[in-house]
Amino acid sequence: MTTTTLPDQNAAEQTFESFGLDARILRALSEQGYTKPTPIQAQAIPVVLLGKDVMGAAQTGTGKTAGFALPIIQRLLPMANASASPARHPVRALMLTPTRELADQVYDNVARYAKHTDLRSTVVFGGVDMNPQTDALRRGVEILVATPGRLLDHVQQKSVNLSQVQMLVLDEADRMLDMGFLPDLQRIINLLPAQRQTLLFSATFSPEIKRLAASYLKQPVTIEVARSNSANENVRQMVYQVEDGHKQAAVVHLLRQRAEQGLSKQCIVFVNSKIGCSRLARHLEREGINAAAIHGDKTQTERMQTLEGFKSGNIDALVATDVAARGLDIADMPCVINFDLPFSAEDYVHRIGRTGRAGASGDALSIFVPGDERLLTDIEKLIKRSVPRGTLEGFDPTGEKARQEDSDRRRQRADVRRARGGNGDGEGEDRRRRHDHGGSRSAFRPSDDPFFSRPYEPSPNSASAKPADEMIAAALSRGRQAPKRPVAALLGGAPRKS
DNA sequence: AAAAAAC
Repeated sequence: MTTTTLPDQNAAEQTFESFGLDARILRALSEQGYTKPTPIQAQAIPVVLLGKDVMGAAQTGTGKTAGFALPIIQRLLPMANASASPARHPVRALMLTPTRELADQVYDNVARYAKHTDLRSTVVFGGVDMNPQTDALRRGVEILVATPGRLLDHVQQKSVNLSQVQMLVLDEADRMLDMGFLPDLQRIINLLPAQRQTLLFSATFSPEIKRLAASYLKQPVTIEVARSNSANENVRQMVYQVEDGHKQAAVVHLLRQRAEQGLSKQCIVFVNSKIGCSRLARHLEREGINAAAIHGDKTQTERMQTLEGFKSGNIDALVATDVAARGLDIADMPCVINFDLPFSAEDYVHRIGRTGRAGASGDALSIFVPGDERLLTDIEKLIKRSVPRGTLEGFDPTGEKARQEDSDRRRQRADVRRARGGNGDGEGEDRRRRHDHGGSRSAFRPSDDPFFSRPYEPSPNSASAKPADEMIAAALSRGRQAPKRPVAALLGGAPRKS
């Protein structure tokens, strides 16, 4: 695979006009309030306009979508003809994404950029009725955004013809591979003309991604934009250690603290499991916080409603699994909280990438419990810096514990109800017991627990308590431990399996 | 240890 890297353009002096974009596109951009291209746009737009393949390392929040969508629209303009018959509207550009929400958002952007043109676009993804999608496809579109599974479904139903696709975008390609989409991707790509332009975007250039690129890209231009958040100085990262079982209370504490300080209430709280996600959302609601859960077991309608509610400000705390870690373009998230540290360090970067967009400042707060040492070490190794340890001022875990145990009991009752056939998810609030903890804002009494009663300090006997650099050094010097993955897998051989 | 995605 031959790879060329373009010299870094002087992005500061670029304007959208300077790319030679059509007036109809420029008009849409100025209506959207776009003024200056972001670095990824400055790099990608000219390259895509030239018809070159692209291997792009960029995350959401960098303006990546416009980086590929604008030049694609520009290149398709000669194909646009509003009065043409559906047969004259074959799919010319196909954009694939790993999650339904991301597909919807990419489509939303495309539609806005192409608003003043005659290009047609639509989006197809699972979890919703196929018929409206089929109708839209039958009417004809030049630009199609899709998740792989549902697209193949449409292909089988012969409601879409991909034989005229000239441009293919693989967005969040690493995620698609992680999710086992490779066979689907191969099936789809085999339906496309060999002569086409392919753009691949990925957060990482893992061996798997490189192999994918080697099979499907032709002499790609590599575009890399510095990870927006690993070294993003305007994101204040912090990790708080609490005891197992105090995590929910800690999140409540953090949210209330922010409210007290007059900071925005809007926040995404990431949880590793779907069950934990629903539970935390319920707990927050009980604590009087406007919260809602979003995860893969929610229906598509619920997912969209929740996202809408969050965007419109009706929901303050969006409690999410990693369905929301990547791609969700929620502007200017002031705060991201990791209720659980993510299993993979990559996911940490994606999660906190929800905040600190476009120079805005943001907080990325993580809850740490004993046993999370390895996860934190991995994260710090990846982002090449230590995450500062913070103290939960005035946090009273023992007082909170009683409440939490109580809520655990309630949850068990809800589980029993569910087992009897009721819907226990979020519906368990019918007969809520009243709790009086001496005031509307429950007091966080100083605790006798030595860990919580004083600020977090490094302690010699706890690996987790060492400063991050020491922890990393220790981890590195620990020597010949069995690698987490077989070497073959690291080299890109066998699929990983632990 | 998990999540995501077609029916």
